[in-house]
Amino acid sequence: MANIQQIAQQAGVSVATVSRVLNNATAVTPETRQKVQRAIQELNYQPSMLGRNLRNSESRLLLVLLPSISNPFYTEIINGIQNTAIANNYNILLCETDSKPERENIYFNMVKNKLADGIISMDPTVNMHKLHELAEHHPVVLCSEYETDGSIPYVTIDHELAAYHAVKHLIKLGNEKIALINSDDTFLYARHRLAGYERALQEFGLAVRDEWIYHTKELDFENGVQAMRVLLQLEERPTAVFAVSDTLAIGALKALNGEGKMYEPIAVVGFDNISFASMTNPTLTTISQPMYKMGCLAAEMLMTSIKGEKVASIVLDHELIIRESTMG
Amino acid sequence: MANIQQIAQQAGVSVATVSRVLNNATAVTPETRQKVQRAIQELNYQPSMLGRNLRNSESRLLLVLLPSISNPFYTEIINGIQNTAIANNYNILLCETDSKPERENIYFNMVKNKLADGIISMDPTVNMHKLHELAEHHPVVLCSEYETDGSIPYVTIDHELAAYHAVKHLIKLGNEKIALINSDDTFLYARHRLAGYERALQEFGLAVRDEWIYHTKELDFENGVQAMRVLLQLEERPTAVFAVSDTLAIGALKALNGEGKMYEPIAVVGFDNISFASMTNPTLTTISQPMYKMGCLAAEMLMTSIKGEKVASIVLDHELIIRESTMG
DNA sequence: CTGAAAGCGCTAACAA
DNA sequence: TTGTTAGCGCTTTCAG
Repeated sequence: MANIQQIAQQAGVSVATVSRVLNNATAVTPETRQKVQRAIQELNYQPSMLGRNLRNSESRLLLVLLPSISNPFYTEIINGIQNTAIANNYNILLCETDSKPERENIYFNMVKNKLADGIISMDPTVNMHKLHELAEHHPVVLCSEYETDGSIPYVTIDHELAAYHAVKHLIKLGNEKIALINSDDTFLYARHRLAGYERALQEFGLAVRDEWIYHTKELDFENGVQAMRVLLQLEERPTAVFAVSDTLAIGALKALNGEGKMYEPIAVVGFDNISFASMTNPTLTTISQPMYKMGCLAAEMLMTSIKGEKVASIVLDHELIIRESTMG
Repeated sequence: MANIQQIAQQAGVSVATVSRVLNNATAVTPETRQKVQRAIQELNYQPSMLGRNLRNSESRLLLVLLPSISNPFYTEIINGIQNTAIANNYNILLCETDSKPERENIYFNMVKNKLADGIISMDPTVNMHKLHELAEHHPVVLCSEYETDGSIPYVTIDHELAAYHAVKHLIKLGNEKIALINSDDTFLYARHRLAGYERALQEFGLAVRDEWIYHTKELDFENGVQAMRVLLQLEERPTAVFAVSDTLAIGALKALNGEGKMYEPIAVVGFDNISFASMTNPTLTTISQPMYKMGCLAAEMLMTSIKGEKVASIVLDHELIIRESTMG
C-alpha cells in the first residue's frame, strides 16, 4: 500500500501538496491537483487513517456499548446512531460487554487511548463509577439509561410514567390482581418501572403483593417462561401481568400457551415493542419507545460533546401499543 | 492524558526504557521497572494505541461485516467471533452495511488504511468483486457465506444438503405438495437451498412447481407473512412449507394462525434455529447451524491469515431440530 | 541494562 | 501556489 511520500514522488510534488489535495484545504493549481490525482489513481492510494488520526488526535469513531446484541431492543437504536454518525462522517463500533467488566475496560481504554472519540453507553450493567471517571476527560452519553444525580448527559423516556400507563391500562380493563415481572432491581430502570407499577396500583386502591412481583436475572425468553410458571403456581393467581421487557413478556405468553391453558386467560403487557411482538400468538400489547429517534439524538449529543460544547439531557415520549394480549 | 515522554521524565529514564517495561520485551532491572511503574501509576498513564499501531502497523482490530444486526441468526456467530478474538488479544468491530455499497466501502477502506487488520464477511449482499480485490492484499474470511470458485477461505455448512434434509423430513411425514419460501436467488445460499429442495422432491418423484416457490426481497417477519398469504391463495394449496430462514418461517406461522385457520394445518420448517424458534406457537422445526463454532473458526482463520499463513476452508455439519410445527 | 535517535504516515506552520 | 520541516506517541535498532 502506497504512502503519501510515494504519491508526492510520482506526481513530482511535495507531500504537503498531496495532503492539500487530499483535504482540499488551501488552494492548489488545477494542473497540480490533476497530477496528484493521477498519481493517486495510478498507485491506488488510500491515505492511512492511522497516520492521520495520530496527527489530528481524533479517530472519528464512536463506541456503542451494549450488554448483548441478542436483545432486539437495541436494533433500532443502533440504526439511529449509525445513520446519524455516518451522515456526520463518523463511524460506529458496536461493543458487546456481555456484562463483563474486563470487556468494558477494553472499550474504555480505547477511548482513553484516542482510538475512539467518545462513547454511547446503553449498558445498564455498566460500572457507573468507572464511567464517571471516564466522563471527566472524555465525551460520554447515556442512551436509554441514566442517572438522576449524574453529570453524564442522557436520552431516555420516563420509565416510571410508562410503567404507570401500562399498569393503568390493565386496571382499566378490570384487572385487580396484577403481577410484575421485573428484572434485577440493581438497575435504575427496573426500580423506576416498579415505582410506576406501584403508583398505578395504589392510585386505584389495589394491593401491592410481594408474591406478585417476580425478579429475573436476565432478559431472555426463558426467564419469562420461568417467571410465568411460578406466578401460575400461586394460590391467588394474578389475572394480568406487566413484564418490563418484551422478551420476558413473550416468554410469559409461551408459558400461558402451555400450562396456562388450563386457567382463565391472563392479560400481558410488555415493554419495548420489538418486531417479534407482533408475531406472537396472541400479539403483544406493549410500550413503544422511540428507539430510532433515541439513537439519533444520542449520536448528535455525543458529537456535540466531542466538539467541546455542553449538551443537555433529553426525555422523550413513549406510547402504549394495544394488541391482542390485552383483548381477552 | 500523559504520554510516554512524561513517564520517562517522571521516572528519570528514557522513553525506550518505558517502552521496554510496557512490552516487557527485553530485560530491565527490577528497580528501573519499579520506578517506571510508579510513574505510570502516578500519572495514570495509558499507552496510545494510535502511536503504537502506527509504529507496528497493526491495529489488533477485526472487522465483522453483516447486513443487519436485526437478524438474530448472527447473534451466536458474533459471540463465537468475539470470544475467540478477545482470547487472542484482538477486538472486533461490528459493521452493519444495511446492504449499502457506500457503507461497505467505508469498512473496506478501514482495512486498506490499516485501521483494522482483517475482515470477516457474513454479508450475502457484499460486492464479491470488491471483496476479492481487497483479499488480494488483506486478510479476508467468509463466514456462513462462500464462493465455490473463490480464493477466499470460508466456513459454512452444506446448504444444499441441509435443505435436502429439511424437505425430505416433510416428505417422510406424507407431504406431497411442498412449497419453498426462498430469498432473493442472487445469493448463493438461496440457490443451494433451492437445489436441495429440488433434489429431495425429484428423488421422491414429486412435482417441482413454480407457483410453490416464492421469492422474498428480505428476511424480515413480514416477508414471511406475505409469502404465506400468497401461498394460501393458491388453487392447489401446498400442505407443507420450507422457509430458508426462521424469520420467514415465523412470519409464515403467523399467517397460518390468522387466515390459515380456515384450512387444514400446514407443516413448516425453518432454517437457523434462532432463539425465537422455540417461542412460537407451534414451536418451529428448523435446521440448526453450529453458529457459535462457525464464529470461533472464522475468527481463528482470520487471525491465522493475518499471521501470513495459508488457511483452508471448512464445511461444518448441520442438524434437523424437530418441533411442533411438523407434528400435525 | 540503558539511552539516543530514526521513523511509521500524516498535517500544518512557516518560508520561499 | 508550493516546499521544507517539525512533530503526533510509540517501538526498535544500534551504541555505549
